[in-house]
Amino acid sequence: MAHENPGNHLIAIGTLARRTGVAVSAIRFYEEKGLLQSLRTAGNQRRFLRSDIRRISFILIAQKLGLGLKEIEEHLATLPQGRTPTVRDWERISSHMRERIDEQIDLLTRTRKRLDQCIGCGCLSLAKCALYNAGDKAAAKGPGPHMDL
Amino acid sequence: MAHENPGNHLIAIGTLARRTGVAVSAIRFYEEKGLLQSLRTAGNQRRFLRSDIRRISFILIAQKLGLGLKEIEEHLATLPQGRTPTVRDWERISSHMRERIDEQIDLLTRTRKRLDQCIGCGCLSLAKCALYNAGDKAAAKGPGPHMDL
DNA sequence: ATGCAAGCTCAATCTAAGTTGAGGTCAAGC
DNA sequence: GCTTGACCTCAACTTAGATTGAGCTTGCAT
Repeated sequence: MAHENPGNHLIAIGTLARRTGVAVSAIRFYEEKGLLQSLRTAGNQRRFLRSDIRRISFILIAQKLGLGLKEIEEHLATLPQGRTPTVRDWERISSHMRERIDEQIDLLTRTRKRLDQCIGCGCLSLAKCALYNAGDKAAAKGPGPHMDL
Repeated sequence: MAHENPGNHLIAIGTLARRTGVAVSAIRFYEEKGLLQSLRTAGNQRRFLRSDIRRISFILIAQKLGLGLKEIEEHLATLPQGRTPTVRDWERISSHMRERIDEQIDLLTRTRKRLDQCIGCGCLSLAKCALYNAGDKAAAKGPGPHMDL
C-alpha cells in the first residue's frame, strides 16, 4: 500500500490509523489536543513514530476507563517526548491504569450490593437508602456523567 | 417550604429536584426526552408522582453504568405508565442492571489481565496483543466513548 | 509526466447531556 | 392585595469528542 514503509520507524497518518483502528480525523484531533506529536515531511505531511501506535492504544484503554482526553494527556506527558518509550516507561504509566481499574471494580461491586439492598425496600428515595452514600461521591469520577449519585 | 405537601402523592418539580439531587432543568430535560411524565395543574405547573423519585434514582444509577438516556428510556418504558410501579416492577428492571454491572466487572477484570500481559511485551501494537480481542467488542458498550478498542 | 489515493487546513456540523438567561406567570404568606 | 419565590417556555450556549466537507497539495506507481 502507498506510503507504507515497513522497517521504517516513521509512519504516515493513514498507517497509524489502520494499525490502531482510529480514524485519521481522530488522530489529527488527538495531535491538536497535545496527546500526540508528529514530525513533518518536506511536503508538510505528518510522520509518526511507530511507538505512537502504543500511545494511541493507551488512549483507547484509558478512555474505556472513563478518563477524559485531558487526564489522558497528563498521563502521557510523563512519557519521554520524541523518543520511543521503554518498557519501563510503559509499566509505570500502566500501573496507574491498573489502580484505576481496581477502583472501578470496587465501585461497581458496591453499587451492585446497594442496588440489591435498595430495590425491594419500601422507601421511594435513594437519598434515604444505602444506595445514596457519601462514600461514593469521592469515587464517582468514573464513567458516565459527573453528577453525584 | 412552599409547594411542599407531605402526604400528597403529587409533588412539584422543585420538590422532586430536592429529593433526588438533580437540577430542575435536568428534570425538565428528562421529561422532554420521555424518561418522565408529568401532570399539569390548572396553572400549567408540572406535578410528578412520588414514585418518580425512584425513577430518577434509577436514571442516575443507570447513567453511572454508562447507559445513555435513550437506553435508559427503553428500560423505563417497561415500567407501568401513569401508576406507581410495584416492588416487583422494580425488581425486574433492576435485575437487568445487576447483569450490566456483572458484565462491566468482567470486562474490567479482563482488561486488567491483558494490560498486565501486554505492557512489557515487545510488540508495539495492541492489535497483535491479547489486549486487542474480538470478544471485547461485544462487551464494549460500557462507559466512555463508543469507539471499539 | 500524469493520475489518483492519501495528505493538508480550516470551518462547520454533530451528539449527548445538560445549563443559562430572558421574559413572563402562579400561588402562598403577610 | 402585594411581594416573593417557585414555576413556565423557548432559544441560545456549553463541553467533550469527534466527523464532514470544501478546496488544495503531495507523492507513489505506471
